[in-house]
Amino acid sequence: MVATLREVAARAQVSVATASRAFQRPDMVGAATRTRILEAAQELGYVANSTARALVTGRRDVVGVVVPDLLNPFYPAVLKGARARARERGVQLLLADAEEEPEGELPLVRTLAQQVDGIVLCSSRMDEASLREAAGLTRLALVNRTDPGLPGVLADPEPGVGEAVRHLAELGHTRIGYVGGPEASRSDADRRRAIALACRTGMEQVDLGRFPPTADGGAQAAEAVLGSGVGAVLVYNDVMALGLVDHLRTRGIDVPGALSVIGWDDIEFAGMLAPGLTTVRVPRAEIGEAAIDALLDRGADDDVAPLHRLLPTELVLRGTTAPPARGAAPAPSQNV
Amino acid sequence: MVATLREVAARAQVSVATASRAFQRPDMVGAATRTRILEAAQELGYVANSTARALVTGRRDVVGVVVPDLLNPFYPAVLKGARARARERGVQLLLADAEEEPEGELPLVRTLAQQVDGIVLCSSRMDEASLREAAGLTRLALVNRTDPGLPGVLADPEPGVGEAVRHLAELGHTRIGYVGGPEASRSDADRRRAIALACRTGMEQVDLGRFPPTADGGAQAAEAVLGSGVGAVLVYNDVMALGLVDHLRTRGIDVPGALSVIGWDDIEFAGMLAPGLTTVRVPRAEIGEAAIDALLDRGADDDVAPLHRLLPTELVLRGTTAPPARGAAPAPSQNV
DNA sequence: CCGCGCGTTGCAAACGATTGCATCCCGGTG
DNA sequence: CACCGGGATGCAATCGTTTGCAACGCGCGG
Repeated sequence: MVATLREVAARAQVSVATASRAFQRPDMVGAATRTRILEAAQELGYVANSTARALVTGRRDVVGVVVPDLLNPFYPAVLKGARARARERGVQLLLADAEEEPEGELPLVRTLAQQVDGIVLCSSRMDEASLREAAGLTRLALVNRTDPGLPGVLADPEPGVGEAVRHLAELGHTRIGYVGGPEASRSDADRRRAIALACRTGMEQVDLGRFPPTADGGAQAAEAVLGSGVGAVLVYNDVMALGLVDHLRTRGIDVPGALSVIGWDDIEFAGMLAPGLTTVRVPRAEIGEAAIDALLDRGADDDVAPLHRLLPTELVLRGTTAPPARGAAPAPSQNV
Repeated sequence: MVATLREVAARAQVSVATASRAFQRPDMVGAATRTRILEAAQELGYVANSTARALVTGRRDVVGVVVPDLLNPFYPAVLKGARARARERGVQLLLADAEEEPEGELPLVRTLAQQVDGIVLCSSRMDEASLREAAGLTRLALVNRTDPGLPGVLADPEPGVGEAVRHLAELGHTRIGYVGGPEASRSDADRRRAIALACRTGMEQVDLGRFPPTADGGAQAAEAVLGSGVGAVLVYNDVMALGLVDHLRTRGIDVPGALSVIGWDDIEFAGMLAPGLTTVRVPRAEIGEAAIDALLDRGADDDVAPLHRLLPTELVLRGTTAPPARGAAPAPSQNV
């Protein structure tokens, strides 16, 4: 099919060894010879066969990425970041969709492990034991999950939450609700913690319960939100927040007039529709990039990066926050 | 690291050749020997080294997928379908994002070509010559583009458009506008053609111009839509349609009361917000699946599939279509 | 003038599988 | 009893690189 190194070598009248070195260790071959080889390669359209190379070097220059669900708008963006960084580093990306099945992850890693130099595991729901086994099979980097022995990258909720709470406080809010996501979610727990921390400056934090992380889940939360009498809410993610806002508005409740809503993630759609959703941006592409770096740099001699990289979140101001409605109920009981 | 075939063979007291055949051609080795080998493999946790195998067989069991932009909600769904089918067929997926640069596609294919058995090219904007070269480098399958010599899969706009126009007609509409997308888009041209066809039954088709394929682009189209006086529009894609609907509603114009809007694609968000967007669904996952099949089956002896596979679109009815407003202007001039 | 060393180059052995061909053994048939 | 055939197995080449080691030639210092 395509030219092999042997043919290049023949055309340049050198041995394959020298031809190989013209690419691998240019300083090891004479200048004239090198140009001759490079020219020959050029003319033949030679591209090194990565399979053959991988066989001898053991490096495949491919990394796997496992995401729970491609349809979740969070992941394509981290994939995009990962792909960009991988490309810069001369590495290809093998994509796997876990299809939301925690039990399927380990088998996935097993098959992938032999074909890649390492795997980026996004939001893995593997149990401890499986994770241990996986880590034994290949190099691993975690996204949205931490493990004492494995490199991981995740979003630090604090800066974003801090800004959000401060922003709400400045607008005059004193009580702020949290519309939660799935019980098992570590991110949810992290967010709650960050909110509690940020609210210590005198803000009252009220838990509005947990809901499915879908637009419909957000709509379901409307009752709880309204019943609580809070003037502002933080929501587990943008999809839910959008669902909530939408539901409220079709019921004739003004956002942000009657209720301020802040989402989470800053997915593309957050800014598309009016009013734009105010949200805590998590740097998805950067997370992808950092994950690739973490995976590839781990163990390198110049590796000084911390095992766990926290990427800062930030508040993105758009149109769903405003001062509390005049006469807003100070306590839930008066409003129910 | 992991066990090699040689070790398995040693443990089972056979030659590597026999060990290999125990997996490749089980019928060629004696029953007892085979179990012995399989057991040894089991105990050692042997997994065939796909690199080594690829080197000799020439099959890598990996296919590449090139998408123009991962952030475009169309592609993750295609990818998901492709990945699912690939997994069924024992093949891995190498992901590449062309980053919306037509010139970058050929280099991408060049590097990818040697590492994969074939490439699925989504909505490629390569010029003819580049496509020819790419086709010479590796096996190709096209998504959202056709080429006389290459297998391709694309959505057939006709069924969906037919349903859409009929639906609008039944509601009482007589004039229907089309909010177009990018000039260069083949899909746009296909859709126009399909609409013209469907409108031959007495519907008046009015061209509303071309706009960027973004939510903002949809909003920009509002003037043209309003000015035209049509009571219903088809829009190039859901994102634009959503942008249009949103823009109209914030201006106090009722959708679907004053204007019926039908989008295109049926992305996840189409159904999330109220009113749900009525849209022409294109079977994105199925397209991905079909693309993998087309790529892998091409040239197989039992390959009877047509070179170009048309997957049917269909109308999904949600909340953005309704009978025309009473007293709607029959002609644009009266409305401007 | 001889030899040492270094900069270049080639030889050949890996890497871990697959596979055509040769070999061997066994039972059945003439 | 010899021969033949076929099923089971092993030998060894091969895929296309990389890379340790040896070889070679040349210039320079002693």
